[in-house]
Amino acid sequence: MDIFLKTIGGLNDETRLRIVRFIEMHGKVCVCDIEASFEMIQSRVSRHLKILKEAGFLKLEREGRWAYYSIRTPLDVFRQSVLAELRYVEMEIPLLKKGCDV
Amino acid sequence: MDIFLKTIGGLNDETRLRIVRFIEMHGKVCVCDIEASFEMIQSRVSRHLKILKEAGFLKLEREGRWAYYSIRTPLDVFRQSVLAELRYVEMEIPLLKKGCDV
DNA sequence: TAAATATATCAACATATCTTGATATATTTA
DNA sequence: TAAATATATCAAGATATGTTGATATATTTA
Repeated sequence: MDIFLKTIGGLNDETRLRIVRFIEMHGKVCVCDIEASFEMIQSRVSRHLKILKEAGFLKLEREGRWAYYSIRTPLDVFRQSVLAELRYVEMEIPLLKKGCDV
Repeated sequence: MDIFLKTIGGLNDETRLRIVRFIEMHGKVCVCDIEASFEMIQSRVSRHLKILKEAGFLKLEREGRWAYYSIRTPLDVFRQSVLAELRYVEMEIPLLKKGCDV
């Protein structure tokens, strides 16, 4: 029950749905690129990424000073069906904008 | 986006998940039976049923002074996959207890 | 038609979640 | 090693959601 509710809770926010779609479209992105692309402050982005990760949708890979998030693989059937449904949902996805210095 | 979020929001509550499963198991049930089975006050049950209905999971049929709720049919593929997933979620479902006088 | 029953809705309070700015931690570069 | 960069976390305030008791509405029964 708790895991299911955490999965659902992770989806229960417009910002997070847009971030998931953005990551699905662009593959592996670092926090500062999401920050720049969405024009959101860093703590807000970081928080949403954490929630999506704990909801089982994202995986995190650290490389140097960067943290890269991508869609978790393999993904179970249910979360896959959520992502599939999400592709039909109209939402505004920003263009990828590099936000890191180097 | 709004419809998807309403669907997800409808699922984002333990009580509602239990009610959905209860209705799925028992077919067509009236509000007072849910009230009695879950031992919850009437306004609470009524509110959750309304949310589940607006989230697209339940349909309502009025008969006399009773309001019967059941799983909406036909149900789209996504909501079906939610219900399918929900069947694997561990949760306590009460026995059906008649709560209406007649 | 009055009383009883079933359900819906409202207002107030409690609880949870989101946003923000500040601060902490870790890595890289000078 | 100090400064800069990238990210995470915390605390406080704002907003949303859940629970409850009271009230409203509709149907049935006496």
